[in-house]
Amino acid sequence: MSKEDAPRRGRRNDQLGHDQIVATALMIIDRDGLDGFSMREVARELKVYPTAIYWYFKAGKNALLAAVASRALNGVTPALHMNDDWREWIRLLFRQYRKALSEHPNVAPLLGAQLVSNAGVNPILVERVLTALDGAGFRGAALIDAYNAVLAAMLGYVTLEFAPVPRDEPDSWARAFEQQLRELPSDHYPLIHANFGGLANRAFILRWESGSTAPLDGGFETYVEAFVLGLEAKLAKHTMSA
Amino acid sequence: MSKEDAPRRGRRNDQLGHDQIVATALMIIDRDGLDGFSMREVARELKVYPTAIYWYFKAGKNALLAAVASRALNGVTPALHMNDDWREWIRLLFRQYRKALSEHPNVAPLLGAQLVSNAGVNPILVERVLTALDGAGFRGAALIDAYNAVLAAMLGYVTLEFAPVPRDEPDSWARAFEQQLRELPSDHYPLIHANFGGLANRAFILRWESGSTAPLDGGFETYVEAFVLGLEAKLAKHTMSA
DNA sequence: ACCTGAACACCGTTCAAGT
DNA sequence: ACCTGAACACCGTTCAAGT
Repeated sequence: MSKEDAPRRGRRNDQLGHDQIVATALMIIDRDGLDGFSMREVARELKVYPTAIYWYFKAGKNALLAAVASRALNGVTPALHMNDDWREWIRLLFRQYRKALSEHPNVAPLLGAQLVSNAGVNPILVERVLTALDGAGFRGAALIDAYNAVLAAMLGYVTLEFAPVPRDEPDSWARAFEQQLRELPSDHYPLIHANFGGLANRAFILRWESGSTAPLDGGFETYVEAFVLGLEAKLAKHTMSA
Repeated sequence: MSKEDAPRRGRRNDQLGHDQIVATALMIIDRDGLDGFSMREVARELKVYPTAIYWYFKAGKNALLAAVASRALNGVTPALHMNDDWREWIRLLFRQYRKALSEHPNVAPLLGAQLVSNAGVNPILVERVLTALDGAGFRGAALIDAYNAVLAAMLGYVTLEFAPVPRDEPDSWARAFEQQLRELPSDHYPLIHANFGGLANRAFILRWESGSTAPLDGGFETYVEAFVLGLEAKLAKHTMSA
């Protein structure tokens, strides 16, 4: 797809390099999932001894994974100009974040975890979110609260949507799971029963495919819109009391 | 804390049991984090051969982790009675979910990932969320969308808030990280600079402690309230057009 | 049914040594 | 500076065997 999907090393005498390692690691994760990733697999792919990776990533595996997540989300923060509407900017931020992750769905589990939260410190994202919210009218403690709410909301939907599905024998598992859902007694679960067609494989908990193959677009739009409208309502209360 | 924090086996001749394994696994994760968890460690703790665990969890490690997550979130779904206010019920759901996870913060990374999403199928949660939203007035496709938005929002904040912090030498790392933040040039990051006191260790990306030791309460309240208000606004548009 | 015991094919990481 | 090479202390999981 993109310009550097297949990171290469030349015949001989060329160095390894930080970027090449990260690119290779991301390629492995895209291909085999997080379970298929290991320091040794990266080394194999680069035709190098496992310990060579440690020269570039002295902190080891976690450091490399942090770099991978950072690379996968590279450049998602939209530009923010004066007089931009803050609601529109947040919608754009959420959508670009989702799009970037949809191209690397297997890194989703890394986002909530430790790694991206702070390792790949991205101060530009922080500053822009603060700028958008400050422009909206949030100040002081309310600004911090709104910032935390926005960051969490940005990550929340997509980490769940792109969460990987158990992939031992996907099809047989899917059938068994669907059958299990169908057998829920309709007297105890009337609404699941009544909406089964809309829910099956289209709702969290009741699905057997990840968002990478079965995206949940409608829920995402509702989520984004509800969150933006809600922030606006919170803002009205906040500026009124100030 | 609770009645079964220290799962025990008697002197001899007693069986292993599914629940005992799950309780031990949860205890290990609470104590040592997810990195400290392994099948073999569970076996050691139970004074049993590693392979004995596989008799109860034929699907192996992932199956056990799914059971652990399910146990940690056991009973969080609030009861839902007729004429309950749906907004109040959703607030309660979010808060109980957060509280349950705050008692087992180290399982947070499991939630977004594959496991809880569907392995520990929890149809009661599904049915109740649907009931609350149906009672609010959501129908058809809008009901499914709202359901997905609620589920994602429920998980979003807490998985990020309780995400573990790199814990090699926490204090030295924290100092270095704080110093790094302080050195961000104030001309490029004016709002980070102006709000540094409120942001440092109190905002995602700019913190060096997990929510288990440094909770982000204000952001959570803003998040919950914004989401509920936003859903209400969405609902008004939805019922108007219906 | 429930567990022991041995075995296989992997890991992450450290440390010394080469060039 | 950059990588090889050997080594250590672990893993998850399978399979046969015991009782």
